[in-house]
Formats: sequence, structure tokens, C-alpha cells
Amino acid sequence: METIIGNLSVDCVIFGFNKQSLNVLLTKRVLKDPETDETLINDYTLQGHHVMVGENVDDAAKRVLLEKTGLKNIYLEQFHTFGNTDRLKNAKDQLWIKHMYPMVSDHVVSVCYYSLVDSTLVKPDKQHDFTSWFPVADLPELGYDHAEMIKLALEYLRNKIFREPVGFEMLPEKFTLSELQGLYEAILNTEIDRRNFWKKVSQMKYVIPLDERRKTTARRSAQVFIFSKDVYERTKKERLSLSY
Amino acid sequence: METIIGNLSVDCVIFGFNKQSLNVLLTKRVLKDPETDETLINDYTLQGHHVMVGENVDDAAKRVLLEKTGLKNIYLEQFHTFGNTDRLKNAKDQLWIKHMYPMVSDHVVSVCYYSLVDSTLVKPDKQHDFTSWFPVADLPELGYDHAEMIKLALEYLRNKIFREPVGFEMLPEKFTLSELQGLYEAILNTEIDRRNFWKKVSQMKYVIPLDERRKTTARRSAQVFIFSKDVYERTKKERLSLSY
DNA sequence: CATAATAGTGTATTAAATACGCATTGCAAA
DNA sequence: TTTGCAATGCGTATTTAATACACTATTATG
Repeated sequence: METIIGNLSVDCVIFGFNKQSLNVLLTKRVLKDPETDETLINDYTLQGHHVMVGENVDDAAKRVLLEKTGLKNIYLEQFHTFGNTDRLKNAKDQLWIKHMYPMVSDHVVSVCYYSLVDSTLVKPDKQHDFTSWFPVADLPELGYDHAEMIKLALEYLRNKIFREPVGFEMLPEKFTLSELQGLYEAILNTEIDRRNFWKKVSQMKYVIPLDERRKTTARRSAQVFIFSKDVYERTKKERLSLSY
Repeated sequence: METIIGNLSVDCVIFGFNKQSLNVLLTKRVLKDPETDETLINDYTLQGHHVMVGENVDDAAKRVLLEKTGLKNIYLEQFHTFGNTDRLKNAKDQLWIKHMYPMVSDHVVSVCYYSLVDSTLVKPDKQHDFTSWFPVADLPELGYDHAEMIKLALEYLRNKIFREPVGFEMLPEKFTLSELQGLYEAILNTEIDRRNFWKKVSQMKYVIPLDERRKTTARRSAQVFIFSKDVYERTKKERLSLSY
């Protein structure tokens, strides 16, 4: 018999990229008054769940990801734990909690993760709950403190991507340089000079050009690259140079 | 009546600087067999405690800091939550937990913080428990997963100090340039060129030279500086420049 | 078959990081 | 009281990285 740890949950900010924008996977939360049919709650939340007794917290996050995306072994990074007593005290959230989880404490501490997926591999429509992608630049109304979580997750992701090549997690195995650039532009919300970007990437020995081209939306076909985690790990030490 | 949340604790990596080395505040953990007087446990742990019902997790960390250092309003940063089920499963730790906290679950998730203090303000000798400073480069045997915590906290601190001027939290209000440099060298475990360091610091408008000198260990007296949090906050936006 | 849109490859300029030269101060040893 | 010397104070030269921008190549489309 599995039971939950009443005061502890995980929430996952699942980032995806669809060649246009950086997106987050969200699930619709709807509650209607059973008598008047009035819509009491109609907003979105992140993917989350309580941690089970005897379950590693990291494993709880992986469980949530598997349930919501069908994917295993995807990039996952813990970024913050939200532990204020008032974080679920909003009226709508209280209503929802009483309706859905009547036995749960009202001080739930949430360990938050962000994960990076190739969103073409995720089929949220196949879920029985209403789960879909939203661009981070244009989010719907969010329940709990999930807006704050997404904001912080994005900050952590932006910091991370400067230091480590995690962006490849959100692209198919084979990609073109403009796809990679589009990803970086979407994450960092800036425009990048194409030529300087090319120069930068061509220095990275772990981004390997293939003897293969592919038609994109463009007229001219573009060269195809892959990311080699192997080469990255091997050359890691060389690149960890610090100023000061 | 205050009760604890059985599955949730906080641990604090308290960093201090004593003009020589970067230090961590640790508390001795001793257990002897009541019959044979054999020493069963003799090691050190970080400062930690369970979170109380109805208490913000951040406040629990502040409470621990106030108890162990007597200081309020000190620099505090959450950096990671350790949530593996086996993190307290070491034989010594099990023994200690059964002896000290017989009612507590054996899956305790710990939210970890690091804090930066001017260690001259902390008088650990006045504590009734055996609390003292240890250089991070030469730590004693540590209980639980606290060695891992300190290692990770140091990584986070090193990253942080590149981006934000948090080092001043560990110095007295007035300091000389060589004291500041010594601090950076201790944290980053590198040697820094004195002249380049001076150049860098003189660009920081929030490090303000005073019309005052002080004798250090040196022959010649050195100029005294203060850190202005005010000026730092005001000029923050200008400095947040991103490459790419 | 000219056009337009994206791909591919540079070079020039600016800014930052690093290396290092040298004069100054003032206590301590001679 | 003179002088060595260790640390302070202030530069310039070199290397490296970031940014700006010029030009050619390819190919779907009208």
C-alpha cells in the first residue's frame, strides 16, 4: 500500500521547443458548482504530485514526467523548493484542494524541477486530462504559486544554458544551425547575430556536422548537426575556465 | 504546542572568513555506549533542525541560524533539497537518530541553505553544544550526507560570487583591498593578481574608498573601503549584461 | 531566369581578461 | 638613523573574447 508524504510534493516545469517559441506544458484545472453549474475554477497548473513514502524526491519528479509525457530519461534539474505556509492559501486553491485532496495538509512544501524535452515526442492530447503547451511569453492564468515557479525556472534555465549545452535536449537528434539558434533566441528572448552564433558553435567540438543536408523552411538546404554528449564530457575540464 | 513536520528539515552551511581561510561552522556529535563507555560516534554535522508545523521553510533556516550564531538578518540562500530515501541510512546516523529523535521518520527530506557571516561576530564557544569553525579545505569526519552538502554549497557560492557581490557579507563593514582579495582567493581557491584585482574593484562603484587608512599585517598601512549595498542596487541593471 | 530568402564564410572593431613593470610607504633589522 | 623589504598603489602591454558587419552561395518560387 503506497501512501503519500502529506507535506511534500514535487512540481515540474516542463520546457519544450517547437521551432517557434519556448513552451511549458500545463494542465487545465476546472471546477464547476454541482448545483448552479457556475464555473468556480478555470485555470492551469504545472505537472505535480505528492511524494510517496519510501520514494526518492527525484524519483517522484521522474514519475510525474513519465505519467505526463510518456518519456523516460529526460533532462531534469531541481531548481528550488517552495516552502512558505501561505503558498496554497489563495481562495481558488483552497477550494480545489478541499475538493480534490481533502485529506492533505494545507502546508505543502514543493520541490521544483525543470525539465527539457523535445516537444515533438510528447503527445499531450493523448492524456485523459487537458494538458497542452503554452509559450512562456504568453501564459494563461495559473493556479497556486506556479507563475512564480515558471518565472524562476526560466531564470535558472537561462543561467544554465550559458554554462552548459543543455539546449540540445529540446531538439531532435539531428538539427540545423538555424534551429539551434532559434532555440537560443527563444530561451534567452534576444536576437543573436547568425554569423557570430555560427562562429561560436563551430568552436564547440561537441557539435558535430554531418555529411548530410536538409530542407528547412528556407530555399537553400542546410547542413545537419548532432550533439555529442561523449565529446562534451571528454572536453569538459578544458572548458571550465574561470576568471577571477 | 509546536510540533515538527516529521519528514522535513533544514540544514545550514554557515560560511565564515577569518582573514586566512574559508570556514564552515560545525557541531560535534558524540555518542558513547552507556555501559562500556566505548565511543560509538564522534564526528561533526551542520546546523539543522526540523521544520515546524505552520512555519515557512525559510523561517526555519533563519531560526536555526539565530540559535547557532545569535545573528539575525544574515545572508541566506537556499541551494538544494536532498530527498533520497537512503540519505540517513548509514549505521552511525541510524544509531544517532534512534538515540536523539526516536519518533522521527527515517525518510527526512532536507532543504539546504548556505549563509555568509562575518565570523568575528559569531561566538560559537558560548554555545552549550560543541560548535566551532573548520576550514573547508580541511574538514573533519562528517555525519549524514553533510560532506556532500558542503561540497555543493561551495559550488553554488563560487558561482554566486562571480555574478553578485556577496563576499562583503563575510567581512567587517570596513576592509582593505588585500582583505577582500584574500576572501576571494579563499572562496575560489585560486591566486589572483593583486593589480588586476585592484583594477576590477576600482571599477565597482559600490566599493567605496574611505578617507582612512589602517595597519594590517603589512609594513605600510592600507586604504579602507566599504561596500555600499545602496549603490549596488541602483547600478544593478547596467551591469546585467549578457553575451550571446 | 530573375528574385528573394536563407545558408555559409569571412574580416574589422571593441571590450574584457591576463601578464607584468615599477615607484611608494613605513616597520624592522642592522 | 640608515636601509632592507614586504606590502601598497598605479600603471602599460599583450592576449583573448565579444560584437558588428560585408560579401558570396544555394535553391524554391513567380
